[in-house]
Amino acid sequence: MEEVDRAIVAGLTADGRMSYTDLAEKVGLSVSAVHQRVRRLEQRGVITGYTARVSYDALELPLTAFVAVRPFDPSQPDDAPERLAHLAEIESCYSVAGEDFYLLLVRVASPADLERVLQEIRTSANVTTRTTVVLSTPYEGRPPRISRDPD
Amino acid sequence: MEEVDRAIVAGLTADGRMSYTDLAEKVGLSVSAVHQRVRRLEQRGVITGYTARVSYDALELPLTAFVAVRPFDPSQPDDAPERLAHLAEIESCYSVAGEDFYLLLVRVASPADLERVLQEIRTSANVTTRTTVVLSTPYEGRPPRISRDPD
DNA sequence: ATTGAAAGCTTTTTCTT
DNA sequence: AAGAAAAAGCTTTCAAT
Repeated sequence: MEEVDRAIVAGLTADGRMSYTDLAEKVGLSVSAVHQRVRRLEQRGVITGYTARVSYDALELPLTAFVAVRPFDPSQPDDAPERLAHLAEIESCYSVAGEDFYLLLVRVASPADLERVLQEIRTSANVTTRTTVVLSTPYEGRPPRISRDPD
Repeated sequence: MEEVDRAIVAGLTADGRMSYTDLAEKVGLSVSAVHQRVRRLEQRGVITGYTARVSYDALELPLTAFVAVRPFDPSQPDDAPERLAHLAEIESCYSVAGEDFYLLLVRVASPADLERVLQEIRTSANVTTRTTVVLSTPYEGRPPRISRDPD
């Protein structure tokens, strides 16, 4: 990926609503050239979308937990991610190496809600769970280092 | 939080670059009313920013890992998050309940890079690490359910 | 691949209810 | 809080290089 594209991606991860005008100034190209490059980055799947970042506390989802999941019966076909996808409380699902099969990131309003979601996870996917409660989040979702240069 | 504000947040988490014109239509208010509400949501810290979502594979960071961290010497003051903040490979840092103190989400280019980052984590923060490699990501960063209504 | 220019929208501000 | 309107600014497309 070219340097200009990296600069564009860096700009849009730092401010997803930055205008093409500002981006163009930042990367030193004309507005229309930047516009075309952004379209290409989107089409190539380098940029996959745009979102607002939110405060989960403000949205009344103050309790975050990691839920490690493994099949109750490891001989059964493993389709846990699809079986769990309907649970809106699961923000992310990672397939992992190690003793657990999946690691889920869950956001809920209360311990009672967490209990309910854990039950739903177990019954939906025939799995056992091991839950790690998040106490605080020093930082989260920092943008990646986009240039390839040395540290 | 009011229903209109929830609809606005839902719109902007689904598409962070949605125009105020489209948002206004979606929530059934005038453009300037929506604009004012978005500004308020930003000022109140409900919306904390906007970002582009990216493909980590395309950005040449195809290896994701969770790194559980605990102090080498638990009697020392614990300021691991600040000591680790300079490592750009750490996307997120969660303080967790349980035997580990922190859970880090790390993105790197290669196993060799992961090895280097783990060494940097251990020496920067005087901690031991236990690493879980992510094999694939069925889904990640799904928007939260924003309305408070029953399932 | 990049540019500049034109048309059409969007954002932002101000004023009014 | 919400709306309307106007000015400024931005996006998008197109023809040219």
